[in-house]
Amino acid sequence: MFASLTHTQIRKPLLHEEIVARLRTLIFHGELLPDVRVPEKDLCQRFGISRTPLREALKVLASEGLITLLPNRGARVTRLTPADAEELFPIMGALEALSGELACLRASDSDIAEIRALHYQMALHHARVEHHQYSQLNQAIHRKIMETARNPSLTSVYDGLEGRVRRVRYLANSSRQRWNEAMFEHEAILRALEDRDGEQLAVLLKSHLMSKLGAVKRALGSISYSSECL
Amino acid sequence: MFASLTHTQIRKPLLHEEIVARLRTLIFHGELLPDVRVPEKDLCQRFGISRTPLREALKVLASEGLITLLPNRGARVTRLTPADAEELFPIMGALEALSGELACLRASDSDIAEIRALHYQMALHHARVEHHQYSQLNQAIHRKIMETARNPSLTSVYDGLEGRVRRVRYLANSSRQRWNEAMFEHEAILRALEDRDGEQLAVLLKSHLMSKLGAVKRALGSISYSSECL
DNA sequence: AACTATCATTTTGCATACAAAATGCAATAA
DNA sequence: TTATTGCATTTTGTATGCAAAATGATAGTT
Repeated sequence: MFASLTHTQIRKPLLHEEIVARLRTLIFHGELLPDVRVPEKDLCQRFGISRTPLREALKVLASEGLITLLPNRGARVTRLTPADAEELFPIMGALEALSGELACLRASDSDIAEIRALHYQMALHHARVEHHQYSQLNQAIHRKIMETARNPSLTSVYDGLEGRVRRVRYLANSSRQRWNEAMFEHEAILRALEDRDGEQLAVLLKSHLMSKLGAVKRALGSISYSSECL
Repeated sequence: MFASLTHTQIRKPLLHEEIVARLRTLIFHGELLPDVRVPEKDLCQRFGISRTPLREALKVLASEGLITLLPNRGARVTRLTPADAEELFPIMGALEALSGELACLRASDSDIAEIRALHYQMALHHARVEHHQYSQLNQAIHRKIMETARNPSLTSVYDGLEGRVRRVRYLANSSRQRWNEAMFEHEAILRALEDRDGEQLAVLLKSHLMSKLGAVKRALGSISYSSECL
């Protein structure tokens, strides 16, 4: 009895899990900046907890690469160097390519219809030069393809990497020309998916990521390094 | 001064890092079996430490997927289900494919010579039906290709996944026929590398991994599940 | 002035202590 | 017998305390 009702059990959220989540959002929102030392005591006071669960949370984030732990010298948000970006984007490209292949194998007609809808909504925001909404839909499309691949391990590996480059994503479409290119690439991506041409979709997604890497690198070059990003 | 000498600093090894490493080897050596509960106190006594660093180590291993942490119910080694294998092998295939592409771009002649040497040594052990030595060299080849790709992030993501499937690897070449096939595939892999044909090498490495998945699945099917593996 | 040396302070790493939750078992009821 | 309840024990989650290492400021030396 209670078969279907109570199987989704209610769990009191564990403190260190809470802390992992809250630290992640702090990092993503730029409230914790790269390379600045954050004493454990400060974070403890901020969250109103003791050091034990905080330290457990830091270990988890460190093993994700989001923060760096220097022995006896505290934790700091990992600074993403151009070299890191150059390593990470090809990996993400390979994983997105795989997601595309699997998605072509497994997508239902309604999956594709959903992605098509997202695509045309995105195209609209592109035409209206609405960066933020465009960006949201762009991410939604890639997430939906990833989800359609129905490989949770793939998703979680990808998300781990995505978190590390999150703060430079917005640099990708900073030039108008690159933005137009990206939109063009997305047209081809949609077509490959509609044709369920997995091989083609894989190639497109991979090169899409590599173009993005190029754009990010150019943008990084022009902000001359010292400033607050990365 | 001391520019080059002391930059590789001598660090007193931190306890929780030690513990992460030791737990990993315990798991790989099969001394900690999947799904059996291991109370923290037992592990503490085994290592002669307190619970704090142990718990920090467990958090790290959990975020790698090697162990599973159930809230208030302890830690246990993650059991690799056939479904997990089916998710993980394609990911590893995509990553190995990328390693092959990059290796072709970056390999020096001596890198290739080294891999060739490993290959022919492996062929010798194959001919002599020496499973263990064959297996060692097989791994060495794949590691060397990965290393030649010169992408440390790629290596570390790959290693993380590799750790999770480690205990089923040895099932891959359990049938003689599969073993011959694998050797045949390796001939083609070596040739593509010698030709520095990155695209071809990527395809070969990927399908090599997928064949391995097939072999592992068949082997898993025939051992009827209950026994100690996975 | 620049470079060391010294020492108080801060911060980290680990051990211990205590509270809440889960587990196991015996006693009871159906 | 089979379930179920209640309680003692074990185990986990978090807080605190203590020792070692790092940091920072001051004083002394060249």
